[in-house]
Amino acid sequence: MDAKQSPASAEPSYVERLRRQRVRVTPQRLIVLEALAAHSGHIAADEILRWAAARYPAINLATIYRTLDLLISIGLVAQTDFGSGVSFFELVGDAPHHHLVCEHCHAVLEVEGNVLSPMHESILREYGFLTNTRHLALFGSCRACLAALESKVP
Amino acid sequence: MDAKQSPASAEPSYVERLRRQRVRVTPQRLIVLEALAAHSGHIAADEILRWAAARYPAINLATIYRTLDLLISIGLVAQTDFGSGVSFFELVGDAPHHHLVCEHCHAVLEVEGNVLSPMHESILREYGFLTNTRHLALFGSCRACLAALESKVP
DNA sequence: GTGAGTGCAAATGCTTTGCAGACGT
DNA sequence: ACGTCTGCAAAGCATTTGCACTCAC
Repeated sequence: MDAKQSPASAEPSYVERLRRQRVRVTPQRLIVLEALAAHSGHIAADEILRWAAARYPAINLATIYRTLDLLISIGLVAQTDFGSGVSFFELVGDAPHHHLVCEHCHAVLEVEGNVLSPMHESILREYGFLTNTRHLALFGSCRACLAALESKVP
Repeated sequence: MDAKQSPASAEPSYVERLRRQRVRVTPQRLIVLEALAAHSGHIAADEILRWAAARYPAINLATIYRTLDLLISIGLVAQTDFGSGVSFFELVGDAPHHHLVCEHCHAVLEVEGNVLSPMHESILREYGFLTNTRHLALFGSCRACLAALESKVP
């Protein structure tokens, strides 16, 4: 739904989208958005802090969290837990994708959204539950670790 | 796979399985296992503490966590994060199932394992990634909240 | 000018750890 | 008896909150 947004421009529309939500446009908020845009895959709060502090040294972690909460509540950002006690954040707006988290080497692969659509459909059909396409991490073993495990237990 | 285990008896095989792993059989460990067996769905560490303290008052949260780590490392227990900063634990041995966590009312539904097998297969085929059947929570909207949302935004 | 937004510091909640004593083998 | 396990208390970590000040509107 709604495919009308400029493909590769990052800066100008954010200001507009914040204004549309009647929230103030502050340098901190724009910088958090830039940090998210720069790491389009996924990024943790303290990584945002490091990134942001490089260009706005006074910025504070509490502000990062408050900003992320705001951006989530207005639908600009999605939050994902990879099971390590740390939350990761990403901009909503790219193609939907999910994360495969390797429990052995902790690598994170990204999966196209449509790989999971048959699952979404059967869960919706059988349980009446609409799975959120943007808040999903699957745990398991990546190809490399799988090979390593098989060579040990043949 | 392997359907050979007594259906409703809980105590004797645990002792054996602990011994087989060369770890000591202590009342604390058995009580944690009993707590897990009693809540076969999923249970958080502090709920285990409450349950265990009722029959072994001296037991300590740190012990619960250490015991859970041990049980996970020997493959008796699985850990799941529902995205709330709290970990949930369950015995490995029941039929595989996953969890549907409603982001609105925080209800947790259980899904049969095979609903997700087409997804497992396509991910294995396309990414060489073997998803862990026992460490999975899907977030989204349950039937009731879905209905409530639709009536607000028709 | 005013209230939303921020920085600072302290608090929170879950989980982990160091150490001395206890208990399973 | 030995070495593992436990209880206790304190630390650790990501995240949240209270409060006074600041800045976007």
